[in-house]
Amino acid sequence: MENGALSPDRIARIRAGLRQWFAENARDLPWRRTRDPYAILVSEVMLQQTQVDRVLPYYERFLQCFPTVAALAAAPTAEVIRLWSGLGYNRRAVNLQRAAKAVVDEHGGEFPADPAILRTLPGIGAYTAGAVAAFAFERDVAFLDTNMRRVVNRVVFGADPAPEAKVLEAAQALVPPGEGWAWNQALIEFGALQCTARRPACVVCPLQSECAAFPVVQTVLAANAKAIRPSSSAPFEQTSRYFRGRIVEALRGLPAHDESGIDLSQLGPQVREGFSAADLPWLRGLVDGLQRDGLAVIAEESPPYEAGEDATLSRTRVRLP
DNA sequence: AAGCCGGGGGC
DNA sequence: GCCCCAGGCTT
Repeated sequence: MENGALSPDRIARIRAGLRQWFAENARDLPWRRTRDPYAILVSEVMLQQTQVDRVLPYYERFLQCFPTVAALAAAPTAEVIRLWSGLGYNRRAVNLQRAAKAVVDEHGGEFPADPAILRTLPGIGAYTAGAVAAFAFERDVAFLDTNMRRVVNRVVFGADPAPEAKVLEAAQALVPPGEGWAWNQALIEFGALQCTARRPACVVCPLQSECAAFPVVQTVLAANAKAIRPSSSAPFEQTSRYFRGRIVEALRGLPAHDESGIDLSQLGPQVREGFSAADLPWLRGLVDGLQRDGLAVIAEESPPYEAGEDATLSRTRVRLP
């Protein structure tokens, strides 16, 4: 079974098993009640590396504030970033608005249905392009997120990772013509609820007799759990990734509609315990990175007088875009 | 191919 | 404490 021989009969059995399972186990999620490509895109971007339960309140709030792609495109970027507070991966907020602007400016305000064109929008990769095509336009496309990749890999190829291209090829062969929406939803749901990474529920699995991984998956998972990991680097609380989040959160706290920003010397203590003037170059470096990502703006570069480097840095002002 | 990018929840 | 999670982008 290592090459995942997908005979027509086997495809039919896998389809039937998963269809039935989805009919009985599908959650009622808000983005499954719409075909609005804008709403679908919002949900998919929020769901990147983020669990369903945490996305739910953000999704509702975001669509309430920005109900249409035109509304999002026209909004102040600072407001978009503020609404994202707590979701993480803040660049997603910036890219989501950039994508909205591209739809308005380059596609006449209408979302393209072709995954290849969707793929050109900022923040939309292979997965999200396929997801919008399938979930908004009901196209029979195949695409892989971590859930779908795991499910197809296990069922068709077994417990060990197969090449991405092979898994995608198998996923494509499995999509039932005319059922692109339901099939892909089912694959994701199955991976999230049944065929999970740590504890797949093989004992009660409807695909047990079809699954290439079933005979060995428990053994492989146990071996992986014991495997020694590289581990132990700097504590997360002193990584730049952590401080970037702190900086953006501090900028969110500045009064809206005030573009004067905040001094680096005032920002520093809000971000790092024991912050001193010696840390100004370090802080400036992080802010530069955030500006490159569209998450911050340096509002005032040069002071009105000649001064030392520290004075220049301390008078540099920062705000949300 | 590898590193970077936030944050919360499960175990 | 460690791992996982509806990924995408840069180098």
